[in-house]
Amino acid sequence: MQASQFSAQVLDWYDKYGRKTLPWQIEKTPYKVWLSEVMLQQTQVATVIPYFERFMARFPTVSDLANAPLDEVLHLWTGLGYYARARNLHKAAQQVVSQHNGTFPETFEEVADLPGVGRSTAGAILSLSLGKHFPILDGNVKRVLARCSAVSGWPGKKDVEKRLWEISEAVTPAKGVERFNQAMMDLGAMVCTRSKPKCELCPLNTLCVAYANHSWAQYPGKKPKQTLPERTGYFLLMQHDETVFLAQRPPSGLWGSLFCFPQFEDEASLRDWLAQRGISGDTLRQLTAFRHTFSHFHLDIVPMWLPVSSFTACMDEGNALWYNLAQPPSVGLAAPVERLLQQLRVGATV
DNA sequence: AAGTCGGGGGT
DNA sequence: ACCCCAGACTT
Repeated sequence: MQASQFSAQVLDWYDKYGRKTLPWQIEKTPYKVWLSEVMLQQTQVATVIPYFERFMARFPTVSDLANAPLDEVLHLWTGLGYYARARNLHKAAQQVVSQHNGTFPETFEEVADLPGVGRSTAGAILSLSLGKHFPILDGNVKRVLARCSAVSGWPGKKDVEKRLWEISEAVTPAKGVERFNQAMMDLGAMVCTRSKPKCELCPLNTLCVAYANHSWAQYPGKKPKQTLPERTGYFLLMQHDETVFLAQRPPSGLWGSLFCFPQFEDEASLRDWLAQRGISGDTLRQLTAFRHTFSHFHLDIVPMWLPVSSFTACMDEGNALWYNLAQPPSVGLAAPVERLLQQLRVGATV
C-alpha cells in the first residue's frame, strides 16, 4: 500500500465529510485541544461536549484552571469517571504556569511531560492545534488501521500496539496532518465503527484488507474477557436536617479526592463505627440496594440511612463535611453518591 | 507485561 | 448482559 495514496484519500474524504464544528474545533488553541483530548480519553464525544462547555466557561485559560481549587475541578468533572484525569489536568495546568509562564508548551517533549498526557494525546494536541507532524493512535485509529492492514491480536498487547504505531507513523502525512488525524478519528467514529461499519462509504475500501476479505469483524482483536469480581459496600447516609455527612477519600486510587459516604464492608463494621463515636444506630434503616459497575469489578451498594440530631462526633475523619442538600458545595462526587444525594433531596428514602 | 482507574452509550 | 470508548499511569 502506498502511504501517499492512503493519506490523499483520507484528506479528500475529510474535506467533504469530516467534523469541523465540534466545540474544541472552534478557534482552536492548544489549551482547548488538550482539555478536549483528556476528556475524550475512554469517553465518547457526545458525553464530553457538555463537560467541555462548562470547563471552558469556568476556566477560559490554563491559568484560570491552575488557580482553581482541586475540589472545584473535581466538582465539574463529577460523572465523567477516571478522576485521575481531573487531578492530572489540574496538576498539568499548574505545571504550565510554573514551567512555561502560563503559555501552553509547543514541543512534543514538553507536552508529553505533562501529567495525563501520553504519546497519542501529545501527538493529537500538537497536530490538531498547530499542524505539527506527529502520528496518533487512539481507539478509532487502532480500529481503522487494524482492519486496513489486517493486524490481528488485541491492541492491548504491546506487540500489537507497536505494530499499529508503526503503521500510523507510515501513513501520517507531513502536509495536512491536522486534517488527517482528525479524519482518522472521524472515520473510526462515523464509518469504520465497531459494529456494522459503513464500508461502502469508506475512502479506504479500495486499500482495506479486511474489506477485501469480508473480515472486518475480526479486527481489532478482542480483549480477553474476564468475569468481574463482586464486592459489597455499605454506605452510611447520616442525615441531619438538610445536610448529610461526607468524607473525602485519599488523593489517589478509586474515587481519589472525591467526597463519599463512609463505606464499610458489612453492617457490623458500620455499627462499630457508630458505636465508637457514641452515635446511636437504633433508627438505622436500609434503603434499596443497587449495583455500580467499574471497569474491573462490580460493587453492590447497600445504603444505610440514619437520621441524627446533631453534627457532633463526626469531624475526626480527616477531611469531611456536612453536605447541604439545598446549597451544595463545589466538591467532587462519585456517580452513585450523586445519585443517592438526589434521592435524599427528593425525599425518596425507600 | 499486567493491573488500576468510571461511567455511559450502543447493541 | 456484554463490549467498548479521542489512554495514561503504577507496579
